Amino acid sequence: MKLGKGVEWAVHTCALLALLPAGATLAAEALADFLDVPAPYLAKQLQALSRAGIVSARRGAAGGYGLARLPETLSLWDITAALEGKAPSFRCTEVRRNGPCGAAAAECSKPCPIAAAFYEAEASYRNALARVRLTDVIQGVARDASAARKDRINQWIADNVALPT
Amino acid sequence: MKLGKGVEWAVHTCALLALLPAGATLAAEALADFLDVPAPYLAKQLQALSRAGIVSARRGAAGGYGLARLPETLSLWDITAALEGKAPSFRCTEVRRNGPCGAAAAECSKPCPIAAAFYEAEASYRNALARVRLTDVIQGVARDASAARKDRINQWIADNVALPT
DNA sequence: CATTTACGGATATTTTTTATCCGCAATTAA
DNA sequence: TTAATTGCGGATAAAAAATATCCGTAAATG
Repeated sequence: MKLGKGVEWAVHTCALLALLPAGATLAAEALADFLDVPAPYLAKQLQALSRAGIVSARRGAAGGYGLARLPETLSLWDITAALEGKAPSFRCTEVRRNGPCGAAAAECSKPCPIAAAFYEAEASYRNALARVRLTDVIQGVARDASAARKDRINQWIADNVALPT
Repeated sequence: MKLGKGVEWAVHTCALLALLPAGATLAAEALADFLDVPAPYLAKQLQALSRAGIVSARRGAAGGYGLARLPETLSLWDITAALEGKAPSFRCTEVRRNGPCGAAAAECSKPCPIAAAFYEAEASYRNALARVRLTDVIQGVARDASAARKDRINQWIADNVALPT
């Protein structure tokens, strides 16, 4: 039971994009440079975020990615679901129907209680992630960062941002 | 983010073993037959459960597996952790240290707030599974099963169980 | 029109999951 | 003691998924 590393990258990416002025963008290449992760693979994650409506993409010269939603309306679950999908991690193969003592169809009108218990646990997980907004993440990161680092980040943004026309 | 199918098998297995008389066992082969799953692979899962102290193994003729704990002291989390490990599913690679604006070591005394949020969500998941005891699972399964199916199961157990000497 | 950049698809590599097999050790019953 | 049975651990292999890269195309800019 593992999450792809794209999730970590995507959260950092969104936290960075939230710092941009409205309408401004950062190119995928620049984002990969900022995070120091493989550019073509990050590009794939960005495309998934774009399809999910979490970031907005602008093509062409001076194009790139920006946040498509207000940071307070974007949760860690939104980002996770965009990259990992919403399928449950517990896969019920209806083992209860198997074997010499398998249940008949009529006995399976309710979901298997085992699967139901796992689905409920996953709902707890999902809700916990849904309660964490991007604004919370940004606050946490800002609390740990030195003033010098914040300055460097602002400078880097100024050097790499593509401003709206 | 997926759970191995061994988890499903293992829960069904434990639920079945809980029905055995004290000290009695079922061979791995018989269990695979009951669940209709690949015997050598189920055997691997059983070995892991044995190492975790969830089932007790007895070798030799008339050997097999029995539950090592009382069903009310065994949770779905115990079984899941035995097979999947306790490592978090979110893997923090300390991206915050990366790139041109990476955080200095001194800024990373606290865990990354992103990772912390995921770890907390996983704790919710874990706790939800830990609250479900094997007795609860058995009750749920029994509620759905017809009287005829329960009879067949008891008969099958009688035909396959290895009684203690 | 030339340049830049995201998009989608195809492809390759690595890792994980799923699955099988075998020799050994342990246990029991004859 | 012997023979049969059964779990254990390691090695191996096949299948699937995650990770990573590349390229042609479309779109936007100047």
